[in-house]
Amino acid sequence: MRDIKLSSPTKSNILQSAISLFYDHGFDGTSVRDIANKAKVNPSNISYYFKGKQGLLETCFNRFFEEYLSFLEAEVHKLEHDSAADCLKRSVFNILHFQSENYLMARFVWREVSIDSQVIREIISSYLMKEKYYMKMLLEAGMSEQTLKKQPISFSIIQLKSMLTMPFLNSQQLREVWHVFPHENYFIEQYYRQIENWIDMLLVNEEVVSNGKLIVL
Amino acid sequence: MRDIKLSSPTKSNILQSAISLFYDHGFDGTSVRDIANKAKVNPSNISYYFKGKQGLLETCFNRFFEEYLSFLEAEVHKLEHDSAADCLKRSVFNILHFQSENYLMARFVWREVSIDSQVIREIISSYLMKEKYYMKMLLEAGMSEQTLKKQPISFSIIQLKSMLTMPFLNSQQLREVWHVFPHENYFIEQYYRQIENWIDMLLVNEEVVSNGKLIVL
Amino acid sequence: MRDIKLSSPTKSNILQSAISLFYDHGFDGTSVRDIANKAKVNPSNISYYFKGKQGLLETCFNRFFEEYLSFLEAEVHKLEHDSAADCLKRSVFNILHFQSENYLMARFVWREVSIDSQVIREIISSYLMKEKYYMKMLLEAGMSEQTLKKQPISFSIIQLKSMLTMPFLNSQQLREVWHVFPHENYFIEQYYRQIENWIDMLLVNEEVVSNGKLIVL
Amino acid sequence: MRDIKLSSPTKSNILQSAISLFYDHGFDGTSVRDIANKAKVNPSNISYYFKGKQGLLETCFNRFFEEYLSFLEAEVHKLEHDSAADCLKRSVFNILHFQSENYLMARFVWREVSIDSQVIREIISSYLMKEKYYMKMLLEAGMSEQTLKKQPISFSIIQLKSMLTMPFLNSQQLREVWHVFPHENYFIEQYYRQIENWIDMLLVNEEVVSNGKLIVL
DNA sequence: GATGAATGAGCATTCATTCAT
DNA sequence: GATGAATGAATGCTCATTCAT
Repeated sequence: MRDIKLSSPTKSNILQSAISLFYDHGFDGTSVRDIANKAKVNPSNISYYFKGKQGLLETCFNRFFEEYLSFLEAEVHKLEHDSAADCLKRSVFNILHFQSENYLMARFVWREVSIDSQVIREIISSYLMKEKYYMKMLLEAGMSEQTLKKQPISFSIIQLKSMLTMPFLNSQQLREVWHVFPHENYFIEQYYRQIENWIDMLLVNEEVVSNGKLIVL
Repeated sequence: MRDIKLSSPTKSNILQSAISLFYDHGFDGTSVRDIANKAKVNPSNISYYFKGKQGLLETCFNRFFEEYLSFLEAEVHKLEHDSAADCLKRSVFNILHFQSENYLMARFVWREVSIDSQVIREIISSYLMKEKYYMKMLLEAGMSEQTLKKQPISFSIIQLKSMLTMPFLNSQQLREVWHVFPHENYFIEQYYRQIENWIDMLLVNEEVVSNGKLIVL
Repeated sequence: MRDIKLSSPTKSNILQSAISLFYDHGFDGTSVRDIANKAKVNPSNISYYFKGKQGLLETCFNRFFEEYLSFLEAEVHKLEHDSAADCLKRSVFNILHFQSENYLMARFVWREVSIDSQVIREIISSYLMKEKYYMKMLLEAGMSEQTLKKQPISFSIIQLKSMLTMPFLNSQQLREVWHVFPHENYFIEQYYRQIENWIDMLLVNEEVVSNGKLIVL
Repeated sequence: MRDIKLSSPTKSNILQSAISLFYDHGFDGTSVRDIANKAKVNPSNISYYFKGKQGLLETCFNRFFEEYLSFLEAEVHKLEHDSAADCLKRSVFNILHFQSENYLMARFVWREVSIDSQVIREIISSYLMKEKYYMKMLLEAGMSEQTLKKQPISFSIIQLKSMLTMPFLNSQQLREVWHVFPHENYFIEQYYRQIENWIDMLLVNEEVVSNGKLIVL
């Protein structure tokens, strides 16, 4: 067995081209030839560097989820010294920016996650369990302080995840139909405020944010 | 020359199998042979009845969007006699139930919509324009009555669409990770209430819903 | 076994469409669907009336060769009372006109004859033997009177057949490159004179046609 | 991206098998599987080396016409120092030998030329224009010296082309019915003399060739 | 007489991958 | 490290034909 360098111009070329094509046409809609052509390398290199098309997929998923989860994990660790709401908001903020900077991967990953391929299932299942664990921690921490108890936690998380992923999944639609650009800073700032509002509504019991000013009941 | 019957057991067999496989493996991940095998018919029939794999796709999209949009359109027509909030809520309610009953198509369609295929683009572009138009009508009608003006309409719609589609796109995750079942009535009822809350927050200016009871500021 | 009418509007429709399509795209390049579409009938009728695509081919070949050979046969019978040269010329004249009137079939048949299909071989072999027999009769009759003996008969026939079939085989080229139209009377008249000259040269020993006037050596 | 070697054993294997099968069964009557089987290679290689079945066709046509036309072009260039009759005869001689050595391609090409396929039209149209130009040059050069003016040039060329191509188009018939073998030297020598006679008759005004000896009028 | 449904074999092509170099 | 040749399976689709109606 030969050892393959962790990074080489050819390898990163391939990876970048793959992400771009997966973003546009999906995993099954992209052929290794397409990737090799775009990267201007020989198709054999894909097998050489990534152990096949599937390996390419795994690399993408690992890269994405490793970083994505790190933002959640970091805030879970800060729960001891900080309010849950602040931790939650900070993780939302960081995840949004991370996805904005990696919007190609974000769309591709979240789309592919919705496919029942055994391969994908195996790659992502542990990531999704971690995601669940972290999100639950953050919300439950909040609940034991001052959150609306009545709401089942799963629903909140569904809504949160919806808001976190949707702009990237439908980036093209947003661009073409709504003239809004998910990979621009301006959008992310605005959009973050939306989720912030939602968190406030969700978490706060006695206070309400209306039109940006706090109203103490 | 040849006129093909609008519906026959074989044809509906194919369609149902296709939807199920597209739901699981995506359009590109499904072969016509897979579909024919599942439907227990000859692969040629797919070309015969649907003019190829692509025709199958178009049929699915048309069926889905035609009905999906009908719920929006109907409420737009009712804007004259009814409050915008009520119309919006009713369309949300109907769409959720429609998708819950057709959760296979819903996931498949919303996933595929995020793919940059010229084919798909051509099919859906006019549907998406209609969707934009109807949603805009509903929200703007509300705004001219009592809604928060400051919020750009596009952001509200992104959020609304997120909430409308996400549970179906990630149905499998919801099932496996959160033990929540988007095609069950119980889930839909609960989930509808969530969006209802969000609409209340969005539209109402002077009133706030907290814990289910109205608080007049 | 049902008896099928020798001719019906549907049947002759099919035949005509088939000839036209075989003329353009060849036998293998034409599908029964193409034929049925052009004839605006159901494809099943082709099997019904002609016992399949191959039967269509046989019908065409039989029709063509039956008539084509009749012109040769007729002149062979006239050899007793008429000069061989005159008989030969008359058969050439008649064949040219026959092919001119049926130029679609002529091109199709002569092209297909050059294909090594067992099917075609079986259909045409007896026709070609008859053709050989008649042509040989005509030329040998001439030789026993006043023809150039030295020339092997096979070469003469090759040349004669070349001249008889070429304008029809390459009709489209003639039209597009040379602006000459093999199915017009004008062309046939002119072209016939060419072959007449060639026959004169071939047969006559003591006389030579130069510039149209006879020169007695 | 990928550069394919101009010739490899596999590639030439494919080409040779293809020519042989096209010769026998025509282009539409031959499948890539047939070719691959005969060449004992994998069918994929045909697409790999020739960019599909059509590419194979183009390669054949280009090879044939390039060389075929070279014989005409060469003689056109010699018109300055040589008599038109000699140039014409030499080109006929060379073309006959070329076709005799490549009788498989010759039959296939001339047969396929008579098919109205857009693909074939595009490949050959420029070749046919060149052919027309060269032949016209050769005949017109002769006319401006001592040729029969009365005869329209197009008819002469039709006859010439008939004689040049017919033995190869109908090679199989010639073999089976006339026991004459177009790819044998003996036949070509004899047949060339025939055409030589025809050229003499065509070009010479004051002299006539009868029985091989010149007769000055 | 004539139709549309349905079939199974076959079509050209593309796929991801392997391997010798 | 990287390439091009080569493979075998799978792709979507069209084929001529049959059959019940």
